[in-house]
Amino acid sequence: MQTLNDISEDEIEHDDLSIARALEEDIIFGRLAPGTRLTEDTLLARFHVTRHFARQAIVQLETMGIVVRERNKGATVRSLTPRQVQEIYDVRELLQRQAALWIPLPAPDELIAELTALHEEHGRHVEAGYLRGVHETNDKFHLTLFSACGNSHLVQSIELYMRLSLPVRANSMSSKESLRISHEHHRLMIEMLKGRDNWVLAQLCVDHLQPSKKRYLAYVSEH
Amino acid sequence: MQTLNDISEDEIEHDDLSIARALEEDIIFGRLAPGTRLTEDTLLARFHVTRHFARQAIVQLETMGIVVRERNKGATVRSLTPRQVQEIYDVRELLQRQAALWIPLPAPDELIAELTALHEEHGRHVEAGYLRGVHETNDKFHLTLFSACGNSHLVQSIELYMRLSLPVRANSMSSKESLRISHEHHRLMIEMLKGRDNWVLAQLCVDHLQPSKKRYLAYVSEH
DNA sequence: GATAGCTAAATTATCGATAAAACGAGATGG
DNA sequence: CCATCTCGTTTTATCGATAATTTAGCTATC
Repeated sequence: MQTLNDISEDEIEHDDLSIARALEEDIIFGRLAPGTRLTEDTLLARFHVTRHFARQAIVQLETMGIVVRERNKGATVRSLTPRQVQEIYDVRELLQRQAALWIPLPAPDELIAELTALHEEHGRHVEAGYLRGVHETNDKFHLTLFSACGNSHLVQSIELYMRLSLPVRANSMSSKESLRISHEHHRLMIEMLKGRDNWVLAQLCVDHLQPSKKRYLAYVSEH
Repeated sequence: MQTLNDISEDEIEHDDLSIARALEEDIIFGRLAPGTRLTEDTLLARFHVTRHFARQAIVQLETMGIVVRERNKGATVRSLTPRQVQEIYDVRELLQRQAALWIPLPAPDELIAELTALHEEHGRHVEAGYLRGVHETNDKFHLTLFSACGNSHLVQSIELYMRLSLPVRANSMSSKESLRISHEHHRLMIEMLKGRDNWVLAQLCVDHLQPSKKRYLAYVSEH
């Protein structure tokens, strides 16, 4: 496993938000394993910022739920027990199912167009093996989709749980086959948006979550 | 309306968490109206702490969702549009209904005992008109109840939405009659925990939310 | 050989001061 | 009379330094 010290980024100017995003990416791509210690000094050295921003970034990561802090002891990348994974996914399924049910169908053309554009970009990234792009367009696709439910607070909570499940989803990023399946799901979702059956759409949104969850739980149980 | 400057607390030593709690209480009791500006200097003067802690308290309040911050402009107590209230309550209902459905029935005796104790304390505070106690035992009652669902993440989200609806619930704290109704609801919930029908319990938990929501929406629409 | 106590190193928490940004009042020009 | 432009005031953001806490390694003692 790569350590934090091996990664350096000299060129870019960082603020606390961009640091948080960079570390978030490190986690989804498995460069930063759950349980890894995150000291202020390492961040300081890696991002060339003042202690103030390093601290702030850690606080930010804590509220995003991807890091846990203990008083006077610093932060570690959150590691999830299978029990916690199950809990997180139970809530995720609940939220996403309801969001899907609340989307007025058939969806307006602009939404379909926007999602189709994201979908195509996602597909290009998958084929090119450009994981960062895959991750970004994937998240944007889902947030755009669920935003159509009209409840911004629900969408915010969905976003929170997407972040909480980051380490779980990291596994599935590695295989192009699972990315293709995911991509196909997205296509189906767009199709469903043109129809009138919220329940089928909702079921699809829930099913879409299963592969990465199952893969993770299987992985943990055999290690 | 009282302003922030009129409230002072000399005796107590404060850290950022206790400041956050104190302000949270000010909001639920209507001492701090939504939209009120929260400058660092006023907190500084009121709590006799260094700027560092005042800042941290504001950050804390922001992540708790009861304050909104704008860059370079400071924080204001979050004010909710009727639309937002509706959204928040829709999610709250969703979460609490599901939590109720997930509670294994009949509930174990220890849980019943714990809730009964809280219920009695709540009742005493209602009759004594001790609002702080009412609020505290009320929240503790619900968190204890929902914790029985076994999903700590769901409970955390419920807690978040309870905080988001703080200004809404503030209204209902003022009338002893509505507090008594709420108290009676709690008694019914305990009864339901002894039975086997999750759906009735869930419905009760949802109905329990309606009075303060309706009261608030009615209040806003006529002002 | 184990253990309690003691330092030194590492790390986080706190502080006071300064910089930067937003705001508002009054002046200036059209 | 209105718009716009200083410029001082208020308020937030950032910084570097210091204090407090934890950790681990060492030593003395039983």
